[in-house]
Amino acid sequence: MARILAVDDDVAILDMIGAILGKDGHEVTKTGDPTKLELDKINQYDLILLDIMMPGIDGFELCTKIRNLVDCPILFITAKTEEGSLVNGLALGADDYICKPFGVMELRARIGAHLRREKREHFARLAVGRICFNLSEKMMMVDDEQITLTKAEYEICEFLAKNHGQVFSKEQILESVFGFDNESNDNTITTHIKNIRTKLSNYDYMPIKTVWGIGYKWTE
Amino acid sequence: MARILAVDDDVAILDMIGAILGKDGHEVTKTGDPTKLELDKINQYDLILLDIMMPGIDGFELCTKIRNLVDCPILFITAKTEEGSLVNGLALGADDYICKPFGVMELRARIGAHLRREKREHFARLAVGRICFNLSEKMMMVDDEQITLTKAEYEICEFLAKNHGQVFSKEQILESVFGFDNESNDNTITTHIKNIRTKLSNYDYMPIKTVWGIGYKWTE
DNA sequence: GGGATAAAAATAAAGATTTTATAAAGATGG
DNA sequence: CCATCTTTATAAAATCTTTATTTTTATCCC
Repeated sequence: MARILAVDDDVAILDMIGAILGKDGHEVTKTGDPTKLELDKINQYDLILLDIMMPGIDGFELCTKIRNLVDCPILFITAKTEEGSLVNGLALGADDYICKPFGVMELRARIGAHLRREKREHFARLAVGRICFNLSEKMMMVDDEQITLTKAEYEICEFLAKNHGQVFSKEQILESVFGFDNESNDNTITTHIKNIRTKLSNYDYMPIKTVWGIGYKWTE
Repeated sequence: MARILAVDDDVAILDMIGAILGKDGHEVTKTGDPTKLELDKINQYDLILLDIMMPGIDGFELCTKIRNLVDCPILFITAKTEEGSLVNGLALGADDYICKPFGVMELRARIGAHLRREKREHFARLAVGRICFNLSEKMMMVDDEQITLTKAEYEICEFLAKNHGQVFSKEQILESVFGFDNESNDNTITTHIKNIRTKLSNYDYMPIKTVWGIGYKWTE
C-alpha cells in the first residue's frame, strides 16, 4: 500500500514496526544503521519514520537533510518526551512526533492519517474559492449558482481547478482532458478557455490566468 | 497568516487558544456553540481545531461532516486520552489528536507543522537565499513576494539559481535555457539579465553577479 | 602609477517575432 | 437539425531580439 522507511538503531523496535506495518499491507524498509542511509534514493518512499537518538548521527540533522530532498511525511518516533524536543523536531520539517513507548494502535492510526492526507491533498478539491464542483452530475457552481457549461468546458475547469495553482500548457490540457491520442489543434483549448471566461465574466470572476509562453493556471 | 477555526464549549480554553494563535499572527475564529456552526462557510478556513466532548453535538460526528466538505487539516484537542478515541478520531479523517492539558509550545508546533505541510504539498519548491521558486506555478518569489517575470527571465533565473555559485557564459545560458540550436545574439542574454536585475532591484537584491570576460553567476 | 586603448558589459529604444484573444465559419455527432 | 467542438483567419498583446550608444573594466605601455 505504501512504501515506508523506518530508521532506528534499536533492532527490536525496528522489527516490531516492520511487523505491524507489514500486516497493514505496507512495504517496510528497515534501516538499523542511519549512517549507511543512501540519501539519493530517499525519494522513493511515501513516509519516513525516524528515531532521534542514534549512534553516529543525530536524528534532527538527518531530518533536515531528508526534508531538503523530499516532501513526504516524516514522523519522529523517540524516547525523548520533552516538549522542547517535539517543538524542535516539528520545526525542522517533521510532520509528527510519537513518543516511545507508543501504542501500536496509535502508531497505525497516525501513519494511516498521514498517508490518507497525502492522498487527499494530491486528489481532487471539490471546492476551490467561489467555485464548487458536483462531480457526479458534472456541474460547476459559482457562489452556489449553477453555470451551464458544455462537457469540454466542464472537464477543463475541473482539471484546472483540481490542480489549481499549477500551470499547464495547452498540450497538457488537451492530453489530460481529452486523452493522449487527441490530435486537436492547440487553438481548441484557447477557444474553450475564452468561452469559459465569457461565461464566468457574468460573475465578475476570472480564475483562469494566462501564463505567457507556458499555458494557463487556475488561481483565486 | 492562516485562518483558523477553533470549536470548543470551554470558553476559557477557547480564549487561551485564540490568544496564543493570535500572537503567532493567525486569524482565529472562536466558536463556543458547535450547534450554531455554519457548515456552508466552513471552507474558508485553513485549519480547524475541534473538541470532542461538547454539549449538543459529538465532535466525532462534526469531524465527519466537516471532512466531507473540506480538505484542510482538522485537529482534535480533547481531554479524552484513551488510545481508542485517538484511533477513532484519526480514522474519521482528522489529522492530529492533541490531549488536554496540552503544552502551549506543542500546540503551536503542531499547528505550524500542519500549515507548513499544507504549503509544501501544494508546491514543488526550490529555495536559494531570499529567492524561492515555485516550479509548478513557474513563479519566483523574493521574501515570499511574487515577482512577475517573463518566461525567458524565469528560465534564466531558475537555471542560474539551481546552479548557484557556478559561472556560465552567455552562450551556455542561451544553450541551456533556449536549446542548443538557438542562434540568438549574445546580447539577448545581457538584456534579459538587465531586465531581471531591474525587477529584483526593487527588493534591493542583486544575486546575479557579472564575472568579467566569462559570464554570470548567481550568488547570495 | 597613470593615461590611452581595446574589449566587455550595461543600457535604452526600436523592430521583429511569438503567443494569445477574438470572431466567425466549418465540421461533427447524436 | 441543433448544440458542441474544431478550425481558420485576423487582431491584439506581450515578449524577444537586435541595434546603436554609453559605461565600465582590464590591459598595455610609458
